[in-house]
Amino acid sequence: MINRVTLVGRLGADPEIRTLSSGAMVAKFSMATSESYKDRSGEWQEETQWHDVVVWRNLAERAQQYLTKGSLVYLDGKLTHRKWQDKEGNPRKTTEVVGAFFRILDSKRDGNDSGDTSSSAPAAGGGMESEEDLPF
Amino acid sequence: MINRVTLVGRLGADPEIRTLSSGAMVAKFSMATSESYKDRSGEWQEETQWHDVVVWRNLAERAQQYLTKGSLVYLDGKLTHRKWQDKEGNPRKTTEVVGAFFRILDSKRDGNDSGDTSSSAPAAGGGMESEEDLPF
Amino acid sequence: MINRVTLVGRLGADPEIRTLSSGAMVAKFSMATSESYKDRSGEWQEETQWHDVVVWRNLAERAQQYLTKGSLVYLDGKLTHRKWQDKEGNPRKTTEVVGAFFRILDSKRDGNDSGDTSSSAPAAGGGMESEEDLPF
Amino acid sequence: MINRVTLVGRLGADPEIRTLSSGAMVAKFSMATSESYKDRSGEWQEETQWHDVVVWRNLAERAQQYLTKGSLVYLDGKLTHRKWQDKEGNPRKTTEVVGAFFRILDSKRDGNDSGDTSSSAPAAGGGMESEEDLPF
DNA sequence: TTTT
DNA sequence: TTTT
Repeated sequence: MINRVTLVGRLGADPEIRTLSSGAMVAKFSMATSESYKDRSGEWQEETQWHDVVVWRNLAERAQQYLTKGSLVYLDGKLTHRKWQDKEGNPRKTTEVVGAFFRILDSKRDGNDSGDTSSSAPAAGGGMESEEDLPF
Repeated sequence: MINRVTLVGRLGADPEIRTLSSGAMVAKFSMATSESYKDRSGEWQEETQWHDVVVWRNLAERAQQYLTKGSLVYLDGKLTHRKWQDKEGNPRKTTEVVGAFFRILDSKRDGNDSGDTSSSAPAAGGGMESEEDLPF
Repeated sequence: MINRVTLVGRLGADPEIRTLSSGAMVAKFSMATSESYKDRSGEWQEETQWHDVVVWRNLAERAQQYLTKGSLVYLDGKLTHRKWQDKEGNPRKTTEVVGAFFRILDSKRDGNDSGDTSSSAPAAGGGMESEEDLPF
Repeated sequence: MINRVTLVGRLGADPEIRTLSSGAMVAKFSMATSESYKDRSGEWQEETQWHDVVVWRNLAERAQQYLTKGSLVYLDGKLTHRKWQDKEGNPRKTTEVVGAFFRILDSKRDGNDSGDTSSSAPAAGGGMESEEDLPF
């Protein structure tokens, strides 16, 4: 069976990092993918989907180091669904993309950095491309 | 931005078909993807994810014709999220894979058909492969 | 940078296996992907592409064990190009898909086996799904 | 059968454009994908693959308008192989990725444009995202 | 060279 | 809720 999600989009906020009692690091963030299309009346519409993403261990460390609000990221992983109960005992369902690989395509330019930081992204993102991390 | 989901899995039930007042046909079904792995104690575990899938128009017609409970299907599409309210007014979120393409890899063998029905699947699935339907 | 190839197709022949002096095992095989389309005159045409595939180490072992001529396989990997010289010293170029993951979708039914052998494929292919082999 | 290639990489040169006698436009360009890995001695190595890409019709027009040497592009398509004969009558084989969709991730910054042009890329690339062009 |  |  195959379960693969590929996203290219931007982070809506900095990743939230947690370290579990086991020592494993987790990073969560949400990524927007936008799509433009012409509606029936010929107007351009934009539709944005926000995806919840989770990454573990060394990917989490790299998310912490390199990803910030606005980063443009290529990510692939798998689509997972979890059921849980809220405080009122209502059943809830959460869908997350569990990332297996990501790569920064540009980093968000902040106010202090007027230049094009995308040139530094490959170096940063390059840190991801050790043999262990790559699916191939 | 890129938003692509690729699944190979089995249908949990026959597709549910609806025709909207606009005449557009919709088919919904859920697909299971299973993954096996060894847990810490060395035992094999299987983890199944159930994905809600929606397909429109000619894909819906083909889903109606060719897909049944148990069909093994290759599907790709995009990941979408919708918010809505239940009867109590509680906010709910639904995640669906909107299919852009699918192909039957084998059809479920039913009781009357002791033989290998996968031979008929390519012919059936073959109906999908006109130039219009294929992304390429 | 991303370089990913996804194929679902059939093997044209049994894999060829080699063990290098280093002890690393390599398997090579070619996979056909066929596409049907209507040409301008409305006739159905079929176009087949033959892809050279190479897999290494445990994937090669599994290719040897489970893949045979006619097997229907899901495979993903990366697209690679090599230059070399033939005996006459002419420059040659070879393109291969280096597989990172594969999964048998059905095995070829041979003459002795009139039944549906696809039922055995998942068990066989299931051997692939240890945590180490899966990209996720 | 599935035959899909996904690349994120940079153009090695401006696209070459041709218009066939039929009026159909074709654009050809080559895209580099690089991968870094540590070799046995612990040194970082970089390996670059150059892929020949062909796009047709409106994709070719957009390639002409928006792609230049150095552009970072997401592209997907299918892997094709053609046989032909060179002038000496020797058999030759050419492998090309026939693009079905592409999207500019940043455009090459030229000398006159000291700023970050990636901000304009979405607008440019946005032209691609009409419903007709997108596989979904 | 596969398969339907 | 599938399948092996």
